Amino acid sequence: MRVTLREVAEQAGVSMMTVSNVMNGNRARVSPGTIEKVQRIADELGYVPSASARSLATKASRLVGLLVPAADEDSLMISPHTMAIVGMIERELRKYGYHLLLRGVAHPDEVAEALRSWSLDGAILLGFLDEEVGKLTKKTIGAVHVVAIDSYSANRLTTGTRSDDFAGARLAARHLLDLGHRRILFAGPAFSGVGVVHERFEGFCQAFADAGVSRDDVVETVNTTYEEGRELGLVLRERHDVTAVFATADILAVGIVHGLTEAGARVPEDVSVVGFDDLDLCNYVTPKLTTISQDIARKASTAVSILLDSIEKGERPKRPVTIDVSLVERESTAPVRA
Amino acid sequence: MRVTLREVAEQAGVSMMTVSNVMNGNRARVSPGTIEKVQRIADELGYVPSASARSLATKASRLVGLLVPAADEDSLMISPHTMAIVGMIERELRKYGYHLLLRGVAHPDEVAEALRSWSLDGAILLGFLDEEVGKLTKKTIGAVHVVAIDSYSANRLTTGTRSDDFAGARLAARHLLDLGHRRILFAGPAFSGVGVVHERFEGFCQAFADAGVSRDDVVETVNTTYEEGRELGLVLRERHDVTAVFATADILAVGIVHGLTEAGARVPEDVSVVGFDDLDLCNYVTPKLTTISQDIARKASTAVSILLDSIEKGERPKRPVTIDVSLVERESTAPVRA
DNA sequence: CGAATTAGGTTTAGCGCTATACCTCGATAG
DNA sequence: CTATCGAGGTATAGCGCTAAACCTAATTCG
Repeated sequence: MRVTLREVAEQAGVSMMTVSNVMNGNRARVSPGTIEKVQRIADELGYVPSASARSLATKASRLVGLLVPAADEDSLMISPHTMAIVGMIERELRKYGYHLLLRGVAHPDEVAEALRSWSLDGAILLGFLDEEVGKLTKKTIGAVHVVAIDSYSANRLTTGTRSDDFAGARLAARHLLDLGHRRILFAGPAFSGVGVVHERFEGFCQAFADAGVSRDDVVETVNTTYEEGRELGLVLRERHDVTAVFATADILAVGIVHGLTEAGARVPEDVSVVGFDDLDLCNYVTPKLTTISQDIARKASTAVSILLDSIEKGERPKRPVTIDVSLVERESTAPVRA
Repeated sequence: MRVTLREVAEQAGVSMMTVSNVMNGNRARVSPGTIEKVQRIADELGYVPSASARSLATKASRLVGLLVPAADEDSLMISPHTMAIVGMIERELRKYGYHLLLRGVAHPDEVAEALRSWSLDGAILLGFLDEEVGKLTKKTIGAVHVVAIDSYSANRLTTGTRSDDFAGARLAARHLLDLGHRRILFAGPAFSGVGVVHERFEGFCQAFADAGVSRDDVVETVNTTYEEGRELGLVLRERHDVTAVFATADILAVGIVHGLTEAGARVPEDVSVVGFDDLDLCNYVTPKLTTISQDIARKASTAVSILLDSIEKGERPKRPVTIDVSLVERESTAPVRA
């Protein structure tokens, strides 16, 4: 069936431990000649160590769980932004010899058994609502080492990475203020449990304070979907006081632009729109979307290295690491019309 | 440390096997009273079985590997289309109690050790070039059960699912022919090793035969990227004989539209463009892209059920299952100008 | 009424690997 | 010349679980 250590050992005429040592690069205790011989025999036989046996014996699995929210049992509904991060995380883990167990989570509770059973070395929580992060801590996952991306618990104790949402929103608002806009709509799930968005709202407000401009309350609470954006854009046309919109997600922003356009408004001549995320999509729509760019590669690789440091060296920065963001000016913003 | 079967057994005053039987729903051999007691104690103790130990003992892991091509070590570069499928596969596997090991593959050879070691119950190959599928068969992966999505080996022996590329391309070409177009450019990696694209080319040609129209050779070989599409669009403007383009991927089509537009051509008034995939993106660009829609949910769920049937019942359809496609008319195609 | 079955268990023997302790030389030191 | 040590191994004892064989008392049946 499968070639085992024992067989290699027998063929090579050494003990199993010697083979084990060779395989694990534990070569201090093995003479060069033996190493060569064992290596050769192992290759000839096509020996591949069994991860389960090793994991059982060592209690380490070189396996990291990646948990992403699944709207419900019927759809994973991973956003493009999330998916991009998944890809980067996989690459990063692979680089360090770890494997990735991808798991959608519909109900935080259901996860426990599934994940504990694999004795994961660590876990990455991607884009969970704050309240859920708590339910998914080590108690449930069984992994001591957990990092969260794009989410943080209320008390900010969860290790992980996230973009500087505050600064991003501030940048976006400042950009619009600089262009002369005063009535700027904030569109997003502003008061939901999503901490990330809350930060963005705060940053947005900060920009007004910075500029010494009083902020009239122009907030529209919508989910970050294209459709809701489009509907918002449609009705927005009638509110001639609003000359600019900051949307908390690119998809939403694109919806708004389209709604606006459908209703007869021109973007950016009549209304300026800024998004958040910098998806590829931004370059494909007309007008190209001005947005806040998140460095997702850094977000992912930093999260992974925090996790691996934690696993391998026990080092743990206790607070989330904030990744810088930047404004990318494209075509959806312009000076306010006179 | 971790609660083991033995502890549960001791607490419950029964043998380990009895607990094991209860845990695995092997209840035929256990009395109701004992079941209840063991269950209660296990819950109280927070017992979670160890997947590695179980896997070691049974040689089954309830783990499925999902392999996706990684352009090189530095980027996973998963296309949106691929990512969407990944999400669907995860959901489907989860439904049946399997776990997903996601793995990017840069060099087919490197995969062997990593995956064999996990003694996967099965593996799904997603979007590999035909030549690579061979290298990734059971010999390397170590899994007897393998399905491929969006790829098939030259001899068509690989089990799996793929969209009806032939029919799709034929549909696209017929649509353009029906609109009166005669000089239709085929844009895509036509002669690469990608079988999928070859099928699309065949289907494209078939539509001309169906319509009794002779097909002048208008083929442009490009990779399916936005940028290459844009460049193609830019130069296409000068070839006034070409009135329509069929691109083998939406991203490419969008690039072409943009190139064309930049060069001063109008889409669809001057040139019609049809894509392939039906990404969300199609609805977000201007004009909205006419394209061939793939039923990725079905593609994913069918692949998973083929795989699980193969794993659990040993059933194996030997040829790939073809998933129907349909034409989605949007705004990027129009009758040829007089 | 004795043999055969069945319900409800238990015991034994690993699955493939590794940590830990232990052994056995020859070289080195005092 | 004995004590010490390091290089290069080996032997033992699990990790947590399950398949398979085995046991025992109560029931069924010809």
